Amino acid sequence: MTPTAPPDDEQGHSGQTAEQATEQAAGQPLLPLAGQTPPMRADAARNRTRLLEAAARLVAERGPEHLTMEAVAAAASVGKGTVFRRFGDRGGLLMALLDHSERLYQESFLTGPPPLGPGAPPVRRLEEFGIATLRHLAAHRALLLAAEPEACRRFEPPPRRLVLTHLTALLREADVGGDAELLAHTLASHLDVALLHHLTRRRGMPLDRLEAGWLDLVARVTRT
Amino acid sequence: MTPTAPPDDEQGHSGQTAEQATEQAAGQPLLPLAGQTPPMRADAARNRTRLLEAAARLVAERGPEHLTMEAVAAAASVGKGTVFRRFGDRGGLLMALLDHSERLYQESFLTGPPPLGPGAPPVRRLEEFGIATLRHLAAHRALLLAAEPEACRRFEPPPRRLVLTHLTALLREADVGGDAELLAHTLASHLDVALLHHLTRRRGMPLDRLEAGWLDLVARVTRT
DNA sequence: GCGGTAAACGGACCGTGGTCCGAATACTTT
DNA sequence: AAAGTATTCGGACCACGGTCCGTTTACCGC
Repeated sequence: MTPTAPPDDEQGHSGQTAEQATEQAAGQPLLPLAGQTPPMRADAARNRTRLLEAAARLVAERGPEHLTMEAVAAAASVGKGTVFRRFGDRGGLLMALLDHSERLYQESFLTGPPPLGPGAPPVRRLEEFGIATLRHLAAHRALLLAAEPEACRRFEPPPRRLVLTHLTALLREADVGGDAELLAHTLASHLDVALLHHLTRRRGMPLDRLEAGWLDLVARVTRT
Repeated sequence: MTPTAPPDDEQGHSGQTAEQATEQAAGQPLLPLAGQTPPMRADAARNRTRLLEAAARLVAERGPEHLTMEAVAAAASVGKGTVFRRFGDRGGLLMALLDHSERLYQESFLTGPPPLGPGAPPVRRLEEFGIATLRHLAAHRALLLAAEPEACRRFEPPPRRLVLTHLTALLREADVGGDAELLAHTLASHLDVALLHHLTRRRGMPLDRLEAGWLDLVARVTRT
């Protein structure tokens, strides 16, 4: 990687809340904090929106898996370098396309009304969280799948980390015994877009069955 | 893909056993059946071993993540096309390097002595299977990680399918309630090389903790 | 307006995975 | 041994992600 500042990706997924932050471990902030990045130059901002529009159009036309960076650059009448400077890499561009829905989704369980948001008992929140997540995944399946990073980075993207800390917090709050962090990984892996894709598309499982499976899993895992 | 016959990969991972085959669903045989493929031409066989030797050397020298197909071809004094015809793609070559240990691993739980192999009570076998798998993954971490396919194909490679059918069979045998197939996926995701990599290398978790987590997970999941 | 400077631009360039197809060659048949 | 044929070979070729760096341009102080 070059020594230049990391790409801004988008303006960052909403701010951090009071959901206690478990560990944080690796460097990188849990969510790309929305703090004021020095404002963008006018041409940069203009190109940014042109690129996003072009990308959205191409995705709608040909599907996210056929989106190429050159095509986006060309469709936006912009140099290829510009695309990479703005979004870092292909995954960054795809994630930027999802930014809006991702934010809504995150807010729904971080600060939304119970039983999904704070206020309901933790096990209840776990159940709701899984259902909400499965539906979010199903709704954006193709895009999320195309944005999925290489295997060795699968757990690094901030959205994934947020899911994990959220699950860990709820498990701790539910006072389930055992290794909360590992159990959170277990639960999280049931909310994986690749798994959802495999089960629903390749194996023809209905989404209901996944949802029922989630409730059953929560029951088994939280049973003291 | 071309209409030519699919690449032979390697001579195939050992044969199928009596472990009931759950569903089989998608086309493709569960294990690339070892049935006699029409024998290889002499030059093909020679090149195959030269390629594997070259690849093994390069992996040892520079690590599997830096292995390029061209480098292998060059090191084996062979055309690039030959590498691809023989192994299909990068993943196929990497898997071929693992073929021997993979076979030993599979035999250990399919036909080996109890409590890992048939003969012990199913829950006991589950426990042993997880431990054995975690150690197998840890032993071949780098190679397995480099061989991991794109997200949308994560569950397709025969070894992964074998793990799933094995887990499903043991769960059914243990007469745990619930959706055996989904529970098998839950268990399998704890035995994922990317997860193991993340937890042990990025987060510094000792392998013991993963093993303890596995035993705990089996207990929670099989608790009736 | 006018210069100075940091930021953004753009497209040539590179490495790598994967394909293609005419040339070469190992087996078979007579 | 010679001819025939199916298989394999090999490297030119393509597509795509990602980098680099000389050029352009928006913003800031005057």
